[in-house]
Amino acid sequence: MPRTLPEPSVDSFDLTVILSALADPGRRALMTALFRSSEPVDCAVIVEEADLGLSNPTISHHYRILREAGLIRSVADGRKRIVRVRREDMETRFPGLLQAVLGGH
Amino acid sequence: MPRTLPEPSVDSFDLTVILSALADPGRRALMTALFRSSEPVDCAVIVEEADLGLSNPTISHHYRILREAGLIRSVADGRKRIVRVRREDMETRFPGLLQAVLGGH
DNA sequence: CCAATCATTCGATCGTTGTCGAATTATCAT
DNA sequence: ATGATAATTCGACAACGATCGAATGATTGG
Repeated sequence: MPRTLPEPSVDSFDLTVILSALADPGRRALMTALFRSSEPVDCAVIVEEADLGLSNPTISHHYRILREAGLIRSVADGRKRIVRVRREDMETRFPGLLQAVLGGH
Repeated sequence: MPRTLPEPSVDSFDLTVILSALADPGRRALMTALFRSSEPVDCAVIVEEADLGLSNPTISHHYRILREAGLIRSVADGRKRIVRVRREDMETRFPGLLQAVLGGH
């Protein structure tokens, strides 16, 4: 049942797109929350943790940006979305980047 | 004689500002060229190396963004500007970030 | 089937940003 | 002084991006 939403292959990762995605504070808050748990998580839980004051359309938009940048994988399971950080893929292409951006505090 | 242009203190570094600065391909090209030489360099030389197809006002603008983000130090010496990466300061606040962004290619 | 739920898409707004040409400033060399 | 050189500032413009409310889509539970 669950289908993985469209995402870029590791080879087509684009540093400009990735850094633009990470440059937004809201998206970085989502990523930081996601980065803490290495397990796939219900995206709504992450939204609660991050506690941004943003509307649903905006949150959805941010998740899309993160996904299309290759930072996260998003799996549609029923009405829910299960998300996780693409750690290994990121590590392959840009080693140390996620740690440097999200690791500190 | 030479005067250092205004720049943020290490304490006031802002990751959003830094990532936004690094998200632009042109600025990243400048940074990559700068990152290679650890010595202060005439900024015009870097511009040649980077070989962007941009006007002088735009280059100047990009240098300003990098400086105001805390990524580079810019010293006015006569008509020239001597620039260098603020490696240690960046390493203090965001260890591994510059390496992750500029190191690979 | 119907209603509730979770997420996305659409359309609009509005601030931000990259870019340039022209004008300006500052400095150096003659 | 005068003119040449390096860089910045200014004013403009187009493109982009973050945001929202409303509408739509998809799925689950009764």
